Parts: sequence; C-alpha cells; structure tokens
Amino acid sequence: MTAGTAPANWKARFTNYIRSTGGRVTRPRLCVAEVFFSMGGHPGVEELLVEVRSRHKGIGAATVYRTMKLLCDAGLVASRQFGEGFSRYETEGPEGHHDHLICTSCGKIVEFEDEAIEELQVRVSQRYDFIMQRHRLDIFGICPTCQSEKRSRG
Amino acid sequence: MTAGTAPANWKARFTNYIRSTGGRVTRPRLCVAEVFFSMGGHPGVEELLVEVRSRHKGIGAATVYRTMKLLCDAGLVASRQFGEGFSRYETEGPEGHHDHLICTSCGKIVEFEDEAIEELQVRVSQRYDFIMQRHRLDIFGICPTCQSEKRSRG
DNA sequence: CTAAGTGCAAAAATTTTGCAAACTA
DNA sequence: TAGTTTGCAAAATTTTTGCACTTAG
Repeated sequence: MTAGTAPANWKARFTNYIRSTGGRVTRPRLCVAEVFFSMGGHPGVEELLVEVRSRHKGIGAATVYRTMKLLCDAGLVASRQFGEGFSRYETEGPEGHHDHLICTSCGKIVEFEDEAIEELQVRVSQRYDFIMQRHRLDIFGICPTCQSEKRSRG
Repeated sequence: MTAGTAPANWKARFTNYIRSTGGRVTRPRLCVAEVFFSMGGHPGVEELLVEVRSRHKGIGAATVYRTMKLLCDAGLVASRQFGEGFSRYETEGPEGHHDHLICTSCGKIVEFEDEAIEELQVRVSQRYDFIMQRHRLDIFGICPTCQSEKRSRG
C-alpha cells in the first residue's frame, strides 16, 4: 500500500480503535479521516483544514490535530517531517511503511520500497545491539519533471 | 568523521566562507562555532545557548540561529530533525554524511555508516529518474542501555 | 568611517491546552 | 443523562525579523 491508497477498511479500523479506548465516533472525526484518506499524498494540517472545512464548515484546527493524532495512535497514519517546519501525514499500512524520494526543487514526494533497506536495518541494529523498531529513509534529489524544466529553460 | 568530531580546520573554513560572502568574522560567531564544535553530539539551540552564554554572557538566541544557519551554508554543519519539535545540528563532513540509530526510550543518537545505503540510494534514484543529491536514514529502536534497564526493573 | 552584525523584543508559525457548549451512546 | 468531544481563543514552542546600537575591517 502506498500513501495515496487508503486501506479499504479504514473506517472500521478507526471506529474499532476509538471504541476500544472508550471514545466516541463523531462527525468531525469521521470528516477529518474521510478527507485524509480520500485526498491521498502527504498533506499537512493546513492542507487538510481547507478540504475539511469545504465539507463541514466550522471544524477547528485543533480537531484536525487531535484526529490525526488519534489516527496515528490507531496505527492507520504516520506523522512525518520533511524539514519544512510543519508535519505531514501519510497512511501507515500494517505491513510496514514506505520510504521517500523528495524533489528538492518542487517538493514532490514519491514513495518507494526496496527490500535492501530492510536487510540493512537489521544488520545495523544488530551491530549496535539495538532492538530495531522502525526506520525512515528519505532520498533527496531532482525529479524528472524539474530536470526537463531546467533543460528547456536553458 | 562523526558528528562528535570537529573538522580540524573548521575555523579556517568558516572564516574563509564568511569572508567570501563579504561577511565579518565576529566574536559571537566564533563563540557559537567554537561551542558547537567542542561539545560534539547533536545539540539543539537551547543546549547550545546554555554553553554559549557560559562563555560569553549576553549572546542572544537569534545569534545562535543565525550562526548555525551560516555554518550550514558553509557546508560545515547540517540541520536535522528527529521529531522532537525542534532542530538539532551536527557536523557535516565534505565526504558526505552519516546515518543514525535513535533510541526511542532515552533519545540517544548513535551514528553509523554502511556502504549498502549508498548503493541503495543510487539504485532507487535511477529507478525513478531522480538526480540524487543526498539521503537521510534514521533507524529507531531501543539502545543496549535501555534494554538492560528494562530487564533489571523486571 | 561604513557596512555588517548583535541583542532585544516583537512577530510568525505551528501545535497544544483550557473551558463552556454541543453531542454521542 | 453522563461523560466525551468540539470550537474557540489563549498559551506554549520554536524560529524569524525589525531596529537602534555596536563592531569589524
């Protein structure tokens, strides 16, 4: 699963998680989650808020922050930072996560998976006696689109 | 070179860089750089400021931010974020950078290098037609110390 | 002397928190 | 109805910026 792909059963999983903690499945929470899973990509709170408010006027930023944290706790979402001064969110599959290629020119984020990183992670963790939990690999570079734009500009 | 090791010639390199841009080598700038390179590790601004002020009372946080940015521009330092809500800095060698093992229990940061990551980076970049620039790999886990503390507590 | 840098405080920007009102179950 | 959640605004954090004063060259 990539970040652009919502887990088919996110609503059931989210609902179950909320209920398991004694929480309540409210309209704002569902609205934020629906927006997040329908828009795909790696939105930040600002971006989410625009779309959320177009569907349900009056929802506050605090609710978006709180709901995204809830989704993280539920294991459906992961919070990421790409050095922009704010957080972005992405879907988090039960089978693990994806790594990123980030264009330093236009900011585009492409996901990828590569088995070698898993092996590397195990090897390094063992070397330093760490109990491995998770990793994050971001590769920064120039995407094909920005390369051709640069070429055509001269 | 690891983050705990200052480049022997940082002062010459910093001075040259500043001069090359028409800037001035001031006492506060040298003080911040000296503190950073002498303390090692991955300090944040808060941490730097304490040490900086013990050597040169009256230096402001803005100067620390500005000097660290200057050091980044000079290629001597890199800014990193480990999801704590603030930035940390580390030395940046000309030959490239190091990756990190981060203890999710005590926050300790251990650096490592592994050739496989370089190959992986090249392979993935080529697969997606990116012009590769740099990467960042963080592996999160529990460090040996925290493992034994957990064991001895029960 | 002149342009650049400093420290301070104010401003920005992001995220968290307190609380009365609204809502879920 | 009881207890949770919401939206708002205020607070907390981290980082940036404006400006009068200081300083390097």
